[in-house]
Amino acid sequence: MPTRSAREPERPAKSFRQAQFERREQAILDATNRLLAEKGYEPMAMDDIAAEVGIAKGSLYKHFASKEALAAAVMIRLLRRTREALDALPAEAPAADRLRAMLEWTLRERLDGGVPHLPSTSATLRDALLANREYVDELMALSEMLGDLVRQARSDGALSGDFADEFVLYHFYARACDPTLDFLKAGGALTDDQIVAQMVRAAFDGITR
Amino acid sequence: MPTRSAREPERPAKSFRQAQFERREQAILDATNRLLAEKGYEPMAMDDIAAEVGIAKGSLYKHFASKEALAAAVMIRLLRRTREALDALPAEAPAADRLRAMLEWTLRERLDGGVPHLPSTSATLRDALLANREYVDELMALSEMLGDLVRQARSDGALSGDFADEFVLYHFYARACDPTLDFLKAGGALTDDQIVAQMVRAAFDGITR
DNA sequence: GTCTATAGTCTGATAGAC
DNA sequence: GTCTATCAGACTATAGAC
Repeated sequence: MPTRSAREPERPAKSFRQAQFERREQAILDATNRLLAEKGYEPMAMDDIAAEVGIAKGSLYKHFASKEALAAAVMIRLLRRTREALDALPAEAPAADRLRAMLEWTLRERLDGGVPHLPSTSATLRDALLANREYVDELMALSEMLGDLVRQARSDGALSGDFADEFVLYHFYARACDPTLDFLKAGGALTDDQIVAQMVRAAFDGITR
Repeated sequence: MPTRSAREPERPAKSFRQAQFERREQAILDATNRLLAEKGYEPMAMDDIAAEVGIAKGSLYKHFASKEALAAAVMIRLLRRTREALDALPAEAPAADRLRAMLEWTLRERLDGGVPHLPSTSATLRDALLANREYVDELMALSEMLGDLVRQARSDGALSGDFADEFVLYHFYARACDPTLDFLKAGGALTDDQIVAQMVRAAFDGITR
């Protein structure tokens, strides 16, 4: 019997079945993410997901208890990635610049096709998400971080005085999900870089001279 | 036989039945408008509308061939009212001011609860609307008028130079439907006037100092 | 395969316009 | 009094979660 290499853990290796199971779960999440971005929540049928992954519909329910739970898992993964992107920004940069950078990051993610049409597409999904502890925790953590940036930007004197902090935060979220991006992309008259630049500028500096 | 007064038309007066029919049609449109604004397209069942109006479901189909046709009629009425509001603005005002005024008008309409969650809520509805000649004509007429205002604002030198006209128009539509309004309204921290003022200002002048 | 939801249809009964 | 529009609601068909 050959000795295990140092790379292999002492505890019994995950069984092949187990590894397959986890790979399939990632594949399901990826497919769902793609379909959510493409069609939105309600139009996306569980059959679509099964077909995309290439597994039986019933198998989906071995991984996720319901369509809502599956969508929630996708959204939680997205919030985590967003939070990581925010953490990766240089801490010494002015708060306003970091907010700009986050908006730009999000818009580029969307242009690359990776971001599901926001919960706003479906009241059912929104309610399910707000009932999901893990999702709400992630969302609150992200909102805390963004809220800190807003307050910091204000004390830096970077914001116009009469906007409520609450307003600035909602404004940021709404610009991150702005449908203008999809229309411009579909219109095809502007490059991705132009779309991102104009949207970021409009969000922070307005469109008037 | 008494002579008809001058106020009465020669042709036979509309029968009572006919008048009832038309009143009911308005009631159906009003109820649908309200329900669309409250729940969105798919969650709104025809039974809901019938119940809201207080008529039998079958009677709905005496007025509108389908759920899609009914929703389209509501949206067309909304576009007409919007165009009338635009026509009512003083023609001598600068184009940029008229755009601001239109955005303010729309946001106030939404705060008053009268505007259906945009077509974006449902791909089905969006497709049905785009296949509806009357709707598309109204939408194009409105877009023409707004596009004219944008071009005029640009030649007035009111817009920042590097925004595409196309971008400015989409930006305007997106701000008119901005979910920020609903969040702020639900939050309750700001008055309606504050919400409108901050949103209009953010849309045109940005949030940075 | 089962079950639920809902668009859309149909029918017999009935109120009320004519 | 006659007749027609409307009513209540059963029913069909379909889609989609599970």
